[in-house]
Amino acid sequence: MSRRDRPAKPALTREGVIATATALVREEGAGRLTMRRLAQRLDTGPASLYVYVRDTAELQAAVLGEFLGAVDLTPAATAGEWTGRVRRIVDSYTGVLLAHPSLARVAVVTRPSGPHYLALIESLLVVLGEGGMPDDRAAWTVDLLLLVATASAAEHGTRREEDGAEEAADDALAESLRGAPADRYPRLAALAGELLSGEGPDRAGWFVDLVLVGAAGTPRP
Amino acid sequence: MSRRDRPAKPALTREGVIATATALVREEGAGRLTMRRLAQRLDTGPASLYVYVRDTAELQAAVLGEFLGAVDLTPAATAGEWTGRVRRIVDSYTGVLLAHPSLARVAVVTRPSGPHYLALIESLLVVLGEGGMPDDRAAWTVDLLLLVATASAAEHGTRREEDGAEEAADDALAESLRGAPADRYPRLAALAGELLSGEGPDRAGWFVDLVLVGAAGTPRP
DNA sequence: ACCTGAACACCGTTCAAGT
DNA sequence: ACCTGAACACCGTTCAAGT
Repeated sequence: MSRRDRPAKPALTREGVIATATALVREEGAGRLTMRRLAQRLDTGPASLYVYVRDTAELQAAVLGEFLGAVDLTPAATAGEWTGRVRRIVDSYTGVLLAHPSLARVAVVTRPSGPHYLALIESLLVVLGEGGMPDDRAAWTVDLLLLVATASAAEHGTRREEDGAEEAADDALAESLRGAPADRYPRLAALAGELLSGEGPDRAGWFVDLVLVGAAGTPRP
Repeated sequence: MSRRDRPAKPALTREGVIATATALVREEGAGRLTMRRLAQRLDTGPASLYVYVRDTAELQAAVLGEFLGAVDLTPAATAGEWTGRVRRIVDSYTGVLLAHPSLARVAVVTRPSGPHYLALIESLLVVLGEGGMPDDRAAWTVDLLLLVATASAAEHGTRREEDGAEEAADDALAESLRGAPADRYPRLAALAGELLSGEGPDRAGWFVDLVLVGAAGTPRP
């Protein structure tokens, strides 16, 4: 099919670039989001993208922010007892990341941009405030909740995806924990099973509960 | 200086490769650790390195493990009340990462390999056990402590290093938080200052205290 | 058997030169 | 003024061919 047979190449806009980037990530994974591949989808050269985004990091942040639109912040999802509401919001966030494991790996390193990220923070601040948490503590607690959720999604997502290289890294860890000499590392040898145990969601859920209990009991310095 | 003037090229070994990689990271930062650059330092082609390491991820894990040798696990550092001992071990770990900020960014994504990492886990398990924490909880708590310490070191390290691109990303976050419209995001607008506040060590220290308080009060599922 | 030159298949980003 | 072809300066990894 030649250039002439297709509809006229649409003018580029920042929104269009980011929408196409989001589609690319959805279809092929975040690992395939590169300036060159994105440019190809948009039928231009990579240089043209720099008119709309500063660099790859900014592009990733925007795509991440786009995905956060799927986090459920509706009142129905956030009804009930406050700890449960925090839990459901964080679970929804985790779910979005786990649905696209490569995305979680981006999120550990890149802060999302855009309104959905702000809305997520806002919702958590509101619920924590309604739970009676002092403002200064609530702010840092939101930070910690998202940090923990992101990191454990990245870890669990990696384990599920198993794309060869990461499977190897995983096996290496398990092997070095399980193979640790009991004379030099007695506690580790005894607890290797526990260290490696837990489905991602169980562990992540426990982490979130722990953060809420800890935050309630730890005044800010 | 020609090839003949230098001492004979030493035979490669895995240890030598990793030692040179560690020196490279110490001198130029983890961002400069590439197969090609490492090969250049070792006076070979990149292909030769694949005899000693599986791939870049394994190399990074090994270098990370090497750096963990600087974490202070001596009895003197781990004396006193148990929460303080945990705190000092984690602080020492954080200190190592903050001394080489680019390293912290590697650590969020890569598990260290080697004996120093095992020794770190062992020490934490021992202290938590002596503090009376049940085994199953202690295992997951160690995980969470290292996860939190690593992630906050990466964030704070990035802020300090300010290498242009990351400064931009930082500014973008601060700007979007501070510029959030107060009508749509009232809590966020009120707490933007708090969200961005805190020197890395203050925040990381609070996180660690919180995890210990939370772990003490949250039974495993 | 061990090692590696050269190639393959990619990257991000810049900037001079075009329209 | 806006856009982009082509170039610059890199990557990781593989494998056929050498010693």
